[in-house]
Order: sequence, then structure tokens, then C-alpha cells
Amino acid sequence: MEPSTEHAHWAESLRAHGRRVTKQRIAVLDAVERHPHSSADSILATTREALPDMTAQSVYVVLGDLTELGLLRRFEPPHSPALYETRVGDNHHHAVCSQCGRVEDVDCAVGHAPCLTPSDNHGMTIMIADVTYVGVCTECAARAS
Amino acid sequence: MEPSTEHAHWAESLRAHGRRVTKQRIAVLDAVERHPHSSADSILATTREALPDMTAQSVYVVLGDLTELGLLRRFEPPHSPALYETRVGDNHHHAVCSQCGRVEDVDCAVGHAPCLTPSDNHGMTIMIADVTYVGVCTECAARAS
DNA sequence: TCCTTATTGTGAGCTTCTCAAAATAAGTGC
DNA sequence: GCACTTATTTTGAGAAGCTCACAATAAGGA
Repeated sequence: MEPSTEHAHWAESLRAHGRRVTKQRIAVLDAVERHPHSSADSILATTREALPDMTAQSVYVVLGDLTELGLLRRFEPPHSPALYETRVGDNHHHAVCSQCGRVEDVDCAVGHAPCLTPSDNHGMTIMIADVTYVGVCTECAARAS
Repeated sequence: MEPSTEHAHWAESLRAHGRRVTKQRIAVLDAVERHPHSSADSILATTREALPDMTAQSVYVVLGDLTELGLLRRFEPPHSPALYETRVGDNHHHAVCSQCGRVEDVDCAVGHAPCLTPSDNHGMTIMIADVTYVGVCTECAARAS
């Protein structure tokens, strides 16, 4: 993959974290950016449009590494494989439709990072508040009636 | 398993939901009650203390059914199998130690079921707010220093 | 262009959980 | 208490999602 303009910003991020810029990493970051809330499986499918020889293992390795670096965020809706997104650093939440699995981003409910302050944390130092709303989306509600 | 007094309350709940009272169901409910936040695997181990022939499949079937009935609550901490508890109906939250996996219950932070009201729900009808705090517990913090 | 080593690919395998069908036992009526 | 119906459990196989070890490849510096 030649250094095209649209991916330059990811290349910089990777170098800033001491990572080599590979076509696999760029493909994964690009896939997640274009299709937020996607699973390893669908990320593999997307990357293969540009990189037919991409392997599932590479996707898992890259996703794990980039998530640890903070370039990607991972979350696990109930009864579903892990999903990834490029929107990081704002500790936003997710609403998941229990019928169709559709996922929407939800801004923090009570202002700035209030979810990081539980009433009684049992002495734990809280780093992340993972909030997932589960409900029924408008389409599924309409179909049910 | 003879109808001992201590399990009578579970037997009633099962009958109230039109379920037969079996020693496997009682064993699962008892195991989860005595060890909250336990996985299917450890529930199997606990039930086998009383029922050596208990099978993993029965545990999964029973857990799935009782969760659907509302007698048990299921939640999935990141990077961990599903955990079960008998404390249901109050939509409380969980704090998980990212080092040792320890889980603590956390009451709702902002009063009564505030978490059911996201700022923008994209038209979804929210049923559950699944909140998981991830942090480091006191023991793990002490060990690290 | 060569070299070092980070990164990816190959192949096996693990954990968690699910499905189909046969065996068992709870609850009902006699 | 005994037989009968069918819910429930067990047996056995297997899928999904993810991880590990090690060989092959390629990014970035000399």
C-alpha cells in the first residue's frame, strides 16, 4: 500500500507509538474507521477488499495491539463478539438493540465522565466505566407491532 | 435431593414460573446464591459437591432458562466468561479488577435507575443499563507498589 | 542494497457455549 | 403407590471466537 494521503494520519499515529507502518495495520484502522462497531470477522472481510491475503490472525493481533495502544476501543455487547471503533478517549457509551444487534453511540448521560464515580467503589481505583444500554430500536419495535 | 427447608424458597420460585423442581435447578440456584459472580464452570464445580454426576450442559441449559425467567442475572465482564448472580431486579452495577478479576457489587450511582435514561437514545426503548466499572482493587494496587 | 528484527502468516488448539437426539425423572391422574 | 406424559437432563458432537508457537516476510535504518 503506497503512502496515500487519506491514510497518512494513521501512519503518523503508528509511528508516534513506535510501530511500523504496515499495510495490514492501515487496512484495519481504515476498516474500523469506515465501519464503526464492527467485529474482528467483519473487519477481516473489509480489509480483504484491499488486501485479499489478509489473515484472521493478523486482524486479531493488530486489533489487540492497537487497542492496547489506545488507537482503538473495544467493547463486548452481551451475547456478541467484541466490537471495535476508532472513537477513543471520550468514554462514551453504547446502545444495543437486543433484537437486531444494531449499535449506536451515546454521549455520557450526566456530563463529563460522571460514570467514573460510582457511589461505593470498594476501594478500587476505577479506570473505565463501561456502559451498555440494551433495548429495542425503532425499526424492531415497528416490526413487532 | 429431599425437600430440605433451606431450598424451599427456590422450589416455590420455580413452581411459580411453571418449572419442575429438579435437584439440578436447586443445585445451580444454591451454588449461585452461595458464590455470587461465578462462571458456568465454577457453578458446575460447586454443584458437583452435592451432585457428582452434574453435567456442564445441564448447567448451561439451567442458567439460560433461569436467566430468561429473571431468577438469575447474567453479566459479561470484558475478557471473561459470563458470570451469574441471584441479586436481580435492582439493576445494580459491577466493579471488576482488571488484574485479578475480582468482582464487587456497586449500587446505582445517581439514585433510582438513572442509568436507564441516556442523554440521546436514538429512539431506542432502553430496557437495561449494563454498567461495568473496570479498575484495580486495593490488594492488586498494594502488590504493585 | 543489505541487515536486523518487528510483523505477519501458518497451523494447531483452547475455551466457552450450542445443538440434536436418546435417557431419565417430576408431576399428574388413577 | 403405580403408571403415564412430557419436561428435563444427559450424551455426544461441534461451532464461534480467540490464542499460542514458530516459520516466513517485510519495514526501516545503516
